[in-house]
Amino acid sequence: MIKTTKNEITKRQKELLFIIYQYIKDSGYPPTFEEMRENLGVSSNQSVVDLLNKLEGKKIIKRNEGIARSIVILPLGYEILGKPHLVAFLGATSAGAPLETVEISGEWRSLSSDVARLQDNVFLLKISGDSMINAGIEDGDIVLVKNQKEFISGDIVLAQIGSESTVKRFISEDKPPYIYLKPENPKYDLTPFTDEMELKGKVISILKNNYWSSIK
Amino acid sequence: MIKTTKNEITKRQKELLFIIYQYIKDSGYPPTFEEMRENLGVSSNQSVVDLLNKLEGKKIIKRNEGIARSIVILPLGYEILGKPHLVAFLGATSAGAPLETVEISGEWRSLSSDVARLQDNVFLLKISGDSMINAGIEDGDIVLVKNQKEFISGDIVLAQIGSESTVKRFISEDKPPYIYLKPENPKYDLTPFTDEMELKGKVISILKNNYWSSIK
DNA sequence: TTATAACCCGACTATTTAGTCGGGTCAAGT
DNA sequence: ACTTGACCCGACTAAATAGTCGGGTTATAA
Repeated sequence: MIKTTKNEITKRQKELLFIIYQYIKDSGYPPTFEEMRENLGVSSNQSVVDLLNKLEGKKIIKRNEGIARSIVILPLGYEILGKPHLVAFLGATSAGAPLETVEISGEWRSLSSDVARLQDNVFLLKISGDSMINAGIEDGDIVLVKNQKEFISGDIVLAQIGSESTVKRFISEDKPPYIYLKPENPKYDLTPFTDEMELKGKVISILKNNYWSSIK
Repeated sequence: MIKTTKNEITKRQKELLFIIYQYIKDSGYPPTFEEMRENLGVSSNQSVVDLLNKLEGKKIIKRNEGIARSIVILPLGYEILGKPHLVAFLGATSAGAPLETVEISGEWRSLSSDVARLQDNVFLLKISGDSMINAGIEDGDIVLVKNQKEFISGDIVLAQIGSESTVKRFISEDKPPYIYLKPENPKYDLTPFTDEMELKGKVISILKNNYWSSIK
């Protein structure tokens, strides 16, 4: 006799979530009940309140009681929205054989909200030197590093050795030297993994120097 | 007898700008006059209004008359703030020789506002294939491409050949074949530059597949 | 010494805004 | 048949909030 609580989002709830999202994107601040009411095309505030309560109960948004325009979309909300703003996202193409025509489609994707969600365990690091040149990391590039503890062979990692740090490719294989750090430049030697080494994080993005460094 | 209009921002104005910025970052929506008043440590609303008018006159922020919490920080404002939020920015390090210790410093940098400013001439492209593997672009990676017309030798570019597109390194040198596109994988041949080719933009960032593709 | 800019005070008002009250409809499950 | 969840209506109130009014101070430049 247990009622299965429907935890899925309904069509109308999703519509409101999108209205809120769109409003914030367009104006820079959240909407009022009134504005949401209008956008939903209903005549009563109560309808809005009902939907907001549902969204809040499901941890999709958060409100601050009595505070004007205090709706915040939570990470789960952004996940449901899927593909927010900022940059156009093109469908898969191929780099091996020449690809199909690329067209800027109507689909959008948020870099900001993705990064915002990482906030606490991600940082940028400016690279100098050429030891990772064959992995596309050149002098002056900035890499985005995520703090984490587990790595798989082939990950590009930030390693700390004593009081020094370095960016290298992490390799783990079943023939000597088994576990080591590999520079992506034949000019340099690989570094066997030792106890003094600590892997601090994984490189998840590379910002190319020739563009990004000028922004400052 | 002409008064030189001071277009520089004063200390107090900058303080308020930072208060607004910080409030938005912390709560997700802009502050009220009252909240700004408190944070400034003054006892009158008028003080806030004065400062806001100055900031608005200088196109640093924008308000919407009569609308609660309607302050938006304009691009110029972000520029003055210099180094917003989201990810920690570490000082220059070296990748060739092992680097100095990295510490997450107090300096912050906004990826979102940088990207937001590009909005109109930047797009993402998902790569499949392995022709650029030695430039660190692997199957499934997503690259951020900026539309532009001028390129220098060594840029990684998005080229359109007839109805197909491809990502390659652009090379221009004074020995044959002079101008060509070079795959970063010895398995593939280079492509001489022809009239049918058009360079659409330059790769300014690489989002590594193994992390970013899971976000969707 | 007069003007101006930048900043501040304290009290006030009109509007915006969140949220309630007491209902109703409709479709799906039991 | 009856309940329950999702959604809606229209009128209302209390609080939050923007913005005004009529001043004042200090420092700097003309």
